[in-house]
Amino acid sequence: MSTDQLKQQQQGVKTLQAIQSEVENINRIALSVDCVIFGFDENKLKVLLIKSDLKKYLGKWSLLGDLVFPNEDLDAAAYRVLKQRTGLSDVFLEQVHTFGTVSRHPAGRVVTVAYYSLINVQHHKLNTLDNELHWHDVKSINNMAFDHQQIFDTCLKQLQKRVQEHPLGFNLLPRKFSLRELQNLYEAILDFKMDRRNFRKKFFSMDFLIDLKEMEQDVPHRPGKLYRFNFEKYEKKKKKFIGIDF
Amino acid sequence: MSTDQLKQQQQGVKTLQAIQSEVENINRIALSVDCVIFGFDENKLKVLLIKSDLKKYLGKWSLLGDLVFPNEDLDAAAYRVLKQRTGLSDVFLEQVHTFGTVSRHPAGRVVTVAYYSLINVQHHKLNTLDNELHWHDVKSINNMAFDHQQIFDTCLKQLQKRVQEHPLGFNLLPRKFSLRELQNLYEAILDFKMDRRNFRKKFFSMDFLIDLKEMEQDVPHRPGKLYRFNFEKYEKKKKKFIGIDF
DNA sequence: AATATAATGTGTTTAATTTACACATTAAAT
DNA sequence: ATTTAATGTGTAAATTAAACACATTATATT
Repeated sequence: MSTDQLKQQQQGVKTLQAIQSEVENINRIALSVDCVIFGFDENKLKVLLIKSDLKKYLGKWSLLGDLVFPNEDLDAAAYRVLKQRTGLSDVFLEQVHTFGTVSRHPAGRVVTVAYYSLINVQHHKLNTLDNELHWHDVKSINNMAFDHQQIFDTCLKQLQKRVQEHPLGFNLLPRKFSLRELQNLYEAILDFKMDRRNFRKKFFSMDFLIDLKEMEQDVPHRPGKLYRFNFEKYEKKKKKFIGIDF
Repeated sequence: MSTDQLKQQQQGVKTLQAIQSEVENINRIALSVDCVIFGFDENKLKVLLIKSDLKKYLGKWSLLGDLVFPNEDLDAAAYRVLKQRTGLSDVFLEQVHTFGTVSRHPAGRVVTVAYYSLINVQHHKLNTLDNELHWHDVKSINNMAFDHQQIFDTCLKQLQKRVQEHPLGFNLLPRKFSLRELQNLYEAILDFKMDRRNFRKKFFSMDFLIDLKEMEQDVPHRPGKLYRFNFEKYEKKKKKFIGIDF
């Protein structure tokens, strides 16, 4: 062993060969993704959960996830889970946090990367055969399987924070929506009531709403105007801010 | 195969046995942590890097990281790297993002979880034998090994964002500091100049500074007052906000 | 057909926060 | 004794956020 190698070993520096050996044989760990899939329906924020089929967690609900394949990009695994469970592509998906305590999973050491996703519930139909999948009010869920309650709480907080920084909420709405629906959405996500006039002022001043010159149909009161979100304009604006974590 | 099992297979639902098998034998992946270790010295924000010893990246700098052991909590692995490289315990450490493209590492498939850490450079002495370790000005680094430039950029942005939400900067300063040093720190992190009077006003109004009734020594101008950060008060305040992502 | 109902649509005033800005003071260096 | 280079301090202006009320419209009711 050369002086250099000795020094490297003392310092914990590793050669490529040593690393390859460790990567291939020694230190591999099962890695999964878990998706907190949010939807908005009946003026409530919902999350898509599946009934756990593990004895230990019988009857409890868990997030939708799966192991990451050895040849699959991490984000791709999350999109795969989403696609498999909702049939949807091109949805909003953001990584939140990686949970990696040794004891978090009953089937052995599994590190999981948590994502949250925002989908338009109108665009998707749950497989009606798949009665293990259910939309839950976020306000009523507790006591989930594994450490999924913690993961869910973390993702909900992330959503609440992000939605106050960027107009993500539109991903949860149908293409056409009224300002009341938009406000209901924000109140459901953030769990507090807002001033109607200030809310409208704020969104109009952001200038991302396109007036569709249409009115709501079949509402039991004076119908409101319908708008759509100007995704194109928002994407342009985002590009200008690249580098400032926009 | 029962109807139930058939249905589960169709739906991608797995039994505990199937999961255990996958966890143990099939889908394991090498997992590493990488630490962006920030320091503050000579009024500049610094990052601790090591010279890459891989041929492919010869002469390039890389972050400090290591593979996660199969029996080691994820956060523990990051603390281990920190301790090994700086000798420090009880330092600020936050997980930022997990990088998981298949091709990111030359030694095979390695998913890495990125952390950033804030340390007081006065509290640590680099092993002088370890001439592969160096503090770099964050402004001058580019072209790092692997995808470490991207990881670094992501962590720096996270720091810049966090430091505007919470008083993390104190972790980078000596126990006693002047307001000018504090402002220099924030200007170094955020990379813009601030108004001196407004800066002082802001920090005094946060009420986390303890006046030590001492003055700077050995400065070539009128010495400023010395303060220390009231970590205890901050921790108390944080507790009140648990649940609001404080 | 007239009336009641329940929501939409719209501006202004006040309060709070952020920004801009100048001069006397102090200790060290000359 | 003078110069220098920083510290320490307050107020006014501008911007942003919060509070708040009434006329209008379509539906539902009588």
